[in-house]
Amino acid sequence: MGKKIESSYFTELALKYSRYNSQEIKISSLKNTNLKQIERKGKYLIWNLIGKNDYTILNHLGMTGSFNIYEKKKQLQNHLNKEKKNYVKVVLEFTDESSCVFDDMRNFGRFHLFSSYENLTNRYPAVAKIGLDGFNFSLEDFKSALELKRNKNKALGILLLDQRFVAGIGNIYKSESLWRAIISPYKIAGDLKHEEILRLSKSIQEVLNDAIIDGGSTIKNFKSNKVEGKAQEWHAVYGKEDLPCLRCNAKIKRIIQNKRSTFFCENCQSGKKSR
DNA sequence: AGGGTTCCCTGTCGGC
DNA sequence: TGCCGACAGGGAACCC
Repeated sequence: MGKKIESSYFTELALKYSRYNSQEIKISSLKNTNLKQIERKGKYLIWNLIGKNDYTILNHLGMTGSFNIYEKKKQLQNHLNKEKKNYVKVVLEFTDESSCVFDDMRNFGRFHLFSSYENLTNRYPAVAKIGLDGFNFSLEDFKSALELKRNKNKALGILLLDQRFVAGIGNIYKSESLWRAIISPYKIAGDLKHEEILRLSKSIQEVLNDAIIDGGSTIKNFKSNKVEGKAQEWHAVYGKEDLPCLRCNAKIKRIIQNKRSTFFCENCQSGKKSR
């Protein structure tokens, strides 16, 4: 933080994609601005740059995005020259010789420049509508969110992926949270009993925080389907179709909700199958 | 307005 | 063995 940008560019690879080559602000305009802060909103990162003109960047890692930070120019060169196929999209070099590289294999990530936060949210309204922060939220706020008109009639397996409800949950932790809370993914949000709301609220925050502690390496070492690292060691249901439930030994089931896989134990995660 | 569907993108894997 | 289609994921664009 506080570093001054000496040069900034999208790579040739990045410029092949419209999400990078059609931006209204040139990335080279970041030169001589200072990186003031990076703020997280759900799964988005909002960069604030201050200079002659100020800029706001909307950044999302998508599935496979990652950042590498280097202290020396040489390390940056090594990264860019890697013989192994790389997927560098953005390079930022700072005046103190350090640098930062945004890699994104599957190109689901974002790095979009704006001249103000207002312009950013005009272009991406979803950013302004982000819900509770899944890492830390109060029971009251969770309860109110469950009671919202647009939420109360939805099945939890669907609702948990809605970033306007609780932000930060992805498809893996959706299933894991429900398993820990012992609640069916079919269960309708508005039908939750007080005890269930307590358990779900707790399990969401636990799962996400556990994932950060243990899962950092999983993401970093992400290699297609072969997840390496610690987070996967405690997955109870995700990707475990037909394996025994750790709680009751029944077979884990896989269903599709909104075109997404949901894994759960039909035996112990009881609930109305109304949808 | 709000819900549902399609598309973006690439590596892996199952099936023929 | 080799090719091909299906699949996975988060979220925006698009449709009705």
